[in-house]
Amino acid sequence: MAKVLASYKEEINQQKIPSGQKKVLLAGLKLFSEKGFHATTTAEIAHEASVSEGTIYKYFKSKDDLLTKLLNPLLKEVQENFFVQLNDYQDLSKLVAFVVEDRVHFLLINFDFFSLFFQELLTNQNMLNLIKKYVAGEKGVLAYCQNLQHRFTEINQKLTPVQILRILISPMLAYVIQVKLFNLKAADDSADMTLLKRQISANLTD
Amino acid sequence: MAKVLASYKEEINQQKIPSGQKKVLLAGLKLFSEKGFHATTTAEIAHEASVSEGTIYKYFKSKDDLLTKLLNPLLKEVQENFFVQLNDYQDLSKLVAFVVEDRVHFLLINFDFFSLFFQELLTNQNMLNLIKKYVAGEKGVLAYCQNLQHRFTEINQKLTPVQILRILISPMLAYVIQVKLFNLKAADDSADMTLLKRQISANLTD
DNA sequence: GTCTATAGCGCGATAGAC
DNA sequence: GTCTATCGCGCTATAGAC
Repeated sequence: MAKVLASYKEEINQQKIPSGQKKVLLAGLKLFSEKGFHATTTAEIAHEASVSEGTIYKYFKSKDDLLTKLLNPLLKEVQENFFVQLNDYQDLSKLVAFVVEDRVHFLLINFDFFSLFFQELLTNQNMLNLIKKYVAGEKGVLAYCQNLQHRFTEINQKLTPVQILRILISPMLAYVIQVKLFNLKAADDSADMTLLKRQISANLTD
Repeated sequence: MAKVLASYKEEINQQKIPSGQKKVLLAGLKLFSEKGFHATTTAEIAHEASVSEGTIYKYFKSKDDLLTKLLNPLLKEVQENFFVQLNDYQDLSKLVAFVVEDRVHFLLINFDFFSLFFQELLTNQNMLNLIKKYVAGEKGVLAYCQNLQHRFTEINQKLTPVQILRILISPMLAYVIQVKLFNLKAADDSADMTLLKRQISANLTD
């Protein structure tokens, strides 16, 4: 199966929108993720994008609007693809292998987005509530984890949906932080990926 | 062995410093962790602490100074105790049990500090460099992980120090985020703690 | 030890020329 | 579609009274 989640920056570049708008989006993503939303000034964004501040407000009605227009499209894509596309797999270890390969790759190439998202999650109640619904809601991630547990009898049936989610996400999260934030990349990174898969499989089934 | 890491807020309260200074420290911790450093104004801190803005600048020469004086003491304590005090354990499963019990407890009762710390880690190069040194430096955390691997032959000797650190930290991190950020606390939380210990032990040795 | 009053300016945002 | 010029608020920080 091909990768389903792509580079967000490429996607911005491919859109048919004025070049000024593109440059502002990319500059906003870069500076918000590196310094934080409130620590970044519109003057800095304008300079990074090589446009004037007036141009920013031509396309975005406020600084908040720029943040929203940055986060929403990718949030939508993640919500639609991060978990849902796993129904074709009949074999648990293959499913885990795909999830690790695809999602780690996605998180690595979109780490700036991820950093910005995480900052918002920690400081913005609206963002937190949105994600809470995505996790615990009707057809949310937890319901999906329960589904997985039913489909694969190898999974320890005593695990709760939350525990399954934690087992899936936490090693990938930690790996991405290790590599992108701390620059601690192993000489052989495929060995790390293999370890992630083995640990997730073991923790799900033991 | 008794808990070695305590509540940071209690520690502030027990210090022999003017009550205004205490109130400002606690208000700063609360607001910075909830809204972020740059999103919090000194007027809000003054209001939350029920003091005037003048009082803030009596004790802290700048807003940045308040942040520094909040983070430094606890950073120091963590650096000195988070990993180092594990040398008395001869039994790996007991060591893991202690680490999980003690550190999860610490992270839960100091989650506001942890949230603030994580925000800084993502947006502040100085903080990141400080932690990088603490992790990779001479007598850093990674060296300590290597030490653990030598002391306990049950640990998979093919694991790298970074992998050992990841195995130790990532499940606890995810658990704390689950409980404090998403309010997803299991009916029986001791079952979750047991699971954490079992998974960490299994992942270290398999 | 804490407050009131205020300085000073950086910031987000807008209007209008080109 | 982009820029220049500018407004006015809200922020950090200070001075000095009590």
